[in-house]
Formats: sequence, C-alpha cells, structure tokens
Amino acid sequence: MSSHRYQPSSLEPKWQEYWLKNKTFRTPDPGQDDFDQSKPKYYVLDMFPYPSGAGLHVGHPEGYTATDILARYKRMKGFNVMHPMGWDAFGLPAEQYAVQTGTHPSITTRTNIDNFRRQIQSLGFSYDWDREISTTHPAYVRWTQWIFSLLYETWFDEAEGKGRPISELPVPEELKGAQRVAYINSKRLAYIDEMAVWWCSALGTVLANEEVIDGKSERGNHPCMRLPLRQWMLRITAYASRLGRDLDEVDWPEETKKQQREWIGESQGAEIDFQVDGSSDKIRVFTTRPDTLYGATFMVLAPEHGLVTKLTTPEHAEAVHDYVLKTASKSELERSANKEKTGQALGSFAINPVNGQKIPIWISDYVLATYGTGAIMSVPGHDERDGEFARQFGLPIVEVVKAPEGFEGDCFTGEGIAINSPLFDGQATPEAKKTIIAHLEKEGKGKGKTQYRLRDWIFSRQRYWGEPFPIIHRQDGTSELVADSQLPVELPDLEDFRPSGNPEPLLAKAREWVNTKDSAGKDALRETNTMPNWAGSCWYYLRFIDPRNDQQPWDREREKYWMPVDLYVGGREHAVLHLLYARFWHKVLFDRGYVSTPEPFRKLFHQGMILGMAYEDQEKKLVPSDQVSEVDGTFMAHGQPVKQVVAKMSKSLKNVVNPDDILREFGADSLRMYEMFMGPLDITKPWNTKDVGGVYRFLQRVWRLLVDEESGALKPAGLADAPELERALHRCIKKVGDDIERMAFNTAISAMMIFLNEASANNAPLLSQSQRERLVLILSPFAPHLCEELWERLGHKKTLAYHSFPSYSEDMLVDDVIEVPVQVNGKLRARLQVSPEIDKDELEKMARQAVAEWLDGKETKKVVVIPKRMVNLVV
RNA sequence: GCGGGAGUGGCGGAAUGGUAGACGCACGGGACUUAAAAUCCCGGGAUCGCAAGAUCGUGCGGGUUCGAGUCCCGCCUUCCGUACCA
Repeated sequence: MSSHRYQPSSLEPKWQEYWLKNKTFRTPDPGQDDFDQSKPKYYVLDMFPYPSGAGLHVGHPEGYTATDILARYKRMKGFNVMHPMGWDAFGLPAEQYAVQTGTHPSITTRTNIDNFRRQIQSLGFSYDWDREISTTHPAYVRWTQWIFSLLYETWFDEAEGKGRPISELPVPEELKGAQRVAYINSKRLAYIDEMAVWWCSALGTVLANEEVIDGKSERGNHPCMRLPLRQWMLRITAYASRLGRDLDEVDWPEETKKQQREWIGESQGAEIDFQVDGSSDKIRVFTTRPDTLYGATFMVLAPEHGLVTKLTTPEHAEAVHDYVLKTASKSELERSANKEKTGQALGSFAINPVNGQKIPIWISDYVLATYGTGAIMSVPGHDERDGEFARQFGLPIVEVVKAPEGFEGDCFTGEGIAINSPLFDGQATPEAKKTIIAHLEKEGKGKGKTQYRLRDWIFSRQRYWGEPFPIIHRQDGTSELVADSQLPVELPDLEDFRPSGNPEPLLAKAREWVNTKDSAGKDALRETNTMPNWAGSCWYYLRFIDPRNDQQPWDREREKYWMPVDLYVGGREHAVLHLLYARFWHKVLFDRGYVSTPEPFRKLFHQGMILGMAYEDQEKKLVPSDQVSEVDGTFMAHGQPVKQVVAKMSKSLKNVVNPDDILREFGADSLRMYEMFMGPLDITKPWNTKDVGGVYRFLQRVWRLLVDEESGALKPAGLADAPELERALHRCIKKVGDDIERMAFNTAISAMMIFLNEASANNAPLLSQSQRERLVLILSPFAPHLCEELWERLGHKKTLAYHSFPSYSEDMLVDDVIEVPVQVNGKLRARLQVSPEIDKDELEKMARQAVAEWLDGKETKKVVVIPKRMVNLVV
C-alpha cells in the first residue's frame, strides 16, 4: 500500500486550521487599512440556520457549498467578497427541550451553536468568522429591540407613501390628553390591538397567520384556535402596495414573486355601505364587482361580524346563536373541507343602495371575518359561492351581466355587458365599474378601494426564548419605550418553562423582572410578551456588515458599500414568511434613512430539497431502511420484495444521511463535490451515498496526476504546454467559469472530469507546470482543501484563495478538425472530419460524396449548410 | 378546484431549434494480484443481424420546420405551493 495517497482526513484539518489562523477570509471594510477601494463588491449570503440539536443534515451544505463556490470564485475574479455566517437561535425547540429536561435554553443554544460551527467549519467554507453573530446574543438583541423602537416611533404617511417619525404626525388639535395618546398610538407601525388571533395551547403561544396552516401550527402540527387577545401588531399592511410593486425590481424566481404577490393579495374594487332597514346601522362590504350591484339580492355577514347580535330579530335569535356557536367550535380544517354552504337568516333586511330594494341579511361561514369588512353583498347570478348559497336557501337570482353566446352553466363570473342595471345598461364591465363607483361616491354611499389579503403581523408571543419588548407599561395605562441607552432588555432567569395552558405570557412569572420603574421613577410593569423568532432574521444581513459596532446597529458608510445582498440562497419554505417580513423591515429602515436601498436582496435563489432513498412494500407502505436488505440485486424486507423509491429523509424511515459520516469516509471536498454534482442546484434530488465514490475517485485521480503515491514527491512536469491539452484546458476554463456564473455547478464539475480524462489518458503528454497550476486553480472553489495542498506542493507559499482565476483565449477554443454531421431528409447518414474554416461549397461537395448512396439518382430539392454545425440535403 | 415545476437508459442527470443519452453511479468483460481490496482498460438505449449496418427511440396525440427532447395546440402522469379572499 502506497503511503502517500490522497488523504482528506489529514489534509483537510490542516487547511481549515490554516484559514482560521491566518484569517484568510477576513473581509476588510471601507475605512480599514487593507481595504481595496478599486475592487467591486460581492455580498453572497446564506439563509443562516437554526442550530438544532440534531446537527447539520445534508440539506444544509447544499446551499452553503454553492455560495462558497461563488464566494471563492468571485475573490479570484477580483471582488471584495462578503460571505458571513451566523445563528438564528431564538425559538421554540430549545424551550421545549428545556421543558423536558430542565436545561436552560441559553445552554442548549450554546451547545448547539458550537456543534453547528464545528460541522460547518469542517466543510471548509470560506466564511469570515470574525463576523459571526447569534440573534440571541445581548449585543444583537439590543439592536433588534432598537429596530422595534424605531417601528414604534414611525407612522405611515399615506400621502407620501412612506414611513415618517411619529413626532411629525399631524394630530387633530381638538384631541387632548388620553385621546391624543390613543390617536398617536393608533398610527404607530408597532401597536397593540385586541383581535381574533391564533392561539396554540400546545405551544403556549399565539402565532402569526402565516404560521398556521389549516388550523394547525406550522411547527409541530398542533391544533390552534381563534381567540380575541390583546397583541402587539406590526403594520405591514401599510407597506402592502410597495411590497408588491417592488418585486418587479428584484431578480428573484418568478414562483417566489408570485407567491408573495398572492399572499399580499391586492384587489381593486369598491367599498359600499348598505343601510339596515329601519335602523341607523350600516353594513359596509368590499366587492371587486361593484358593477353587479343591481344583482345583489341578499347580504351575508361572517358569523363573527360585530353587528350579528344587533341585527338578529327575536324569532331568529336561537337559530342564529346556535349557528354562531357551531361555527366557532369547527376547526378551520372542517370549515374549509366542507364546501356545502350552510347559513342562517338574521331576520332583518338591508337596502340595496342603487335600487332601494329590501334584501335579507344572512350569516354564513363562507364569509371570512378576516378579509375585507367581514361582510359581503351577494350576487348569486355572477359569483359561484353566492350562487350555491342562493340555490341552497331559495334566494332570488338576478342576471345583471350578459353572458356570451354559448355560455353554459349556472353562473357567469366573467366580464360582459351590463343588463338590468338602469344606471349603466349596455356598458362593458370595466366602464360599468367606473360609472357605479362615481355614482356611489357622489351619493356618499361608497368609494373605490384597493383591498389586500395581507393582514397586519401579529408580533407578540407568550414564550420565553425570544427578544423581550423594550416597552414599559405605566400605572396610568400608557406605555413608554425603554431608552435606547438602557437596551438591551435582557431576559430574566426562569426555571420553569412549561406553558401555563392559558394565554398569560411566561415572562409574567418573573415578578422581580416585571416590576420596574418608568422614566419618571414611578412603579411600572415590563411588557411580558416576547418577539417571534422572525424578528432576529429580519435584519441579520445588515448586522453582518458591521457586527461588532456598539454605537449603532451598523455604520452607514459600510452599509452603502455592501448593500444590497448580491446573492441570497435559501429554501423555498421561506418564500413568504421570512422574505416578506425582512423586506418590510428593510423598507421602514429605508424610509427612516438607515439603509440606502429599497430592497435588501437583489438576487434570490432557492436550492432544491435533498430526498433520501426509501422502500415501499406491495401495499405501497414505506418500510424503514434498516429493515431492508439487498439480495441478488433486489431489495427485500421481511421476506417480501420492496421497491426503492425516493422520500423525504426522516427519523422514522431511518434514511437520514449525516454529513459527519460522509465526511469521515470521503472527506469534505468529496461531500462538497457530490452535493454539487447531484444535479441542478434548484431541483429536488435524491441522495445516493454510492455516487459520492465517483467524485471521490475524481479527486484521487487529480491527486495522482500530480503526486507520486509511492514517494509523495511531485511528479515531473512537461516542459511546454502540450497543444492538444492546452486547447482542452482553455475549453475547460471557459466552461467552469461560465457555469459557476450561471450556478450550473454540476456541469462545471463534469467539464473538469472530461479534462482530467484527457490529461490522464494512457498516451496523454505530461501537463506543464502552468497547466497543473491552472487545473488546481479552477478546481479550488469546489475542492479547496485538496487544491490548497496541491498549490503548496507546486511551490507556492501563499494561499491560492486570492490568486486570479485562469483566463482562456477565444482562438484556443477552436479545434483543427471538427466533426460535421451530414443528414439526408433530416436523418443522420454520415459524419465528416473537416477543418472549421472549410468553405460552404466545399463542405457541400464533401457531404454529397459522403452520402452518395442515399442521393442516388434523386433530385436535391434543398440544401441546408450551417458552417461548423451540420449539412442537411433534402431530396 | 386553482397556480407553478417536471416527465430523457437500470439510476442521478447532459444537450444556443442542428450528431440525443456528455459526466458520474450501478452492471458486464478483461488486466494486475496467491486472493481480495484498490487501480487501470474495454463494453452497455431497444429491436433485428455473425458483422458492416438497418429500423425504432426523450410521457401520449397532433402541428410548425430542411431539421423538434427543445417551439405551438390538446391530453396523461407526477411533485410542490395554495385553498370559499367576495
């Protein structure tokens, strides 16, 4: 056995230590001595991880390797590269672990971070570790609270369409004292409101709308219910329009932009007031089809609507009460699963503002309390749901839009010509909308309105392991911010983290902490809610720019230089949550002059999910991998054959791949290479450990090409660049560079394998010193440990990380002889070896000769000759 | 229901409208070895044929084109997202 084989286990730690010790990847900032202003900047960011107890899984290194290749490549291309890593470490798992074991979340968090850092460093990523941050660190929490304070001190000026300091808010003069305070509070971007929110008793907290799916918590899948509670809210709706519009300006996947647009859910329409018959009450509705107002034959309120009790007549009271109770007890899932319409008449009537008709008022759970005004005008002739409801309960249907010829179906929901609408009969839908809106505005009965699906962000949680609010409640019922100089408000120590089962925040138990003084020195109480764990990730990309600044969240000059993030890589699961919240905070910071760009992330890329192998028995049930064995090429479990399929990695299927194991067997460079070689970065793909051997062998062959395995000495180099290899190398350099730029890492690796195959073929000439060096350089972003080692052995004293990426010349890309296919009637019949400079007529002549037997005696109708590509003869 | 991807060998995948299956895995054969591992070489889309070769072939059916995996129309399957948003 040769003693100088490629040994990642000894070579990789050596270089990881070297990089850390020499701070190879420290990034100088503007204003520092070693900062080079002449270079362009490149900020490449990973979505930072939540450091879970389970450690890294193979999905993490996928995105991290991609960004690392880009970071290393851009450094070699002469960019100042910002490439940081940190920890999104607040959140429920650490707290749930504390409930089970009594270990304080801060201890769990520290252990997990240490483990994550160790694992990430063992993969050789070129992060600037001097910029490491954790959202849980007091020096970070301080500025998260500072941004909250900024939100609290900002109001949204509709006229200017931007956030402004609360001190500039025009307050009506007649408002004094408590009224004045209440008015100001009602305009803040951070405000307290009582509203129906999702409460999850298993998690012991309320959740944001975005965190609840089908009535179950996104995390843990626990049932949630709606309760009216007093909560901190962030006025993200004020930015709805800009959050939608500015998506046009960023280079993001269309799917993601679309998801955000749909989440924001902008729709144009009108608000219309319906007078209640015999009462001064009005019911306000939102509709996107005000042109169908003549067809509104009844109204439907959400069961939770505030006027329900008041508008119920005594003879309907019992039935209405029953219906409201029934709705409240139904889970969201039951509500949406059952598409059959249910409802209950209230017994009272409203007046259709355009024709004075008396129309009945109903309640039904198909009208959502949380959208629009929680009430609708029902137009059963032109809305599917209203139509179903009307047929169910025998309510009148009036046609007010002419359906096109040949339209079949009960309900025409498209645009058409207005009929049975005296004010605008004959008008097309868009025109009719304008007419009716103008009419309603003149009468004071309605107005044009843009409605958003987006709700304000419920920002408080009742948990422990999150940022406390920098808020103090005074005795008189008013509140004040904790002074910036007093930040951060740190979490009190707590021993018992069990949820109380009621919506009382956990921090309320910390009596000594809660009791405090206000700025006037009077007894006061701290806010006991904590922030959701999105808070820390809303601005971490800004803190990376200036992570140790204790005077301000970041230096403005540095921010101007580094922002925006040039490339942001992370999973699709954050398409609406994190990415929308972060954009919102960024826009507020922009309006208030703290950042220089309206959008934080210029280009966004989602890596695909990595799935595991799984086995399916004949009943199509998945069998855990440890019960499966391979016998003569077929997979067997419990004596039955099973089929190999792909499925999500999960503990229960026993198919989770641990990067540590792969690393031990093949090394970090192979793991990196394999993750990139699996396929395109953005697609879902199955992990197959056997395939890692392929890239491992490739790296071994690179090693053997340069190093004598017997002696460990560098093999002799060729004296000059062998021309055929030189051409192949130029082609490879071009392909690798182009493919890195377009993030097609799999084909870049394939190109290097092709070059290696040529360079190590039996009759291949020796690589020259220059050729070896260039090979090492282009491979180095992918397999940095191996390449640093080879670089050193090639005689270099300094890291290759800042050496310029090899260049290629165009005329080296062309071969002396190329193969040109000849087709007859589109079918391949011959191949010609010709010079690329051959002229068209000559090529045609050669082609005719080559396929003479196919042309025999036939007349050529058409000849297509594409120089350097192909010849097609049509007979 | 709606929206968005994707369907190419045994598997992962590659192909600016121009030689389909690069590269890798697995598999088969061979070399080296006492043997194995490791390494190296050769071969693999299907069908027919001893072979040269021929025919078919990128989910299915049409179309555009000298030429379609790629573009257009209509389906099927599958994955992901979303769910009464007025």
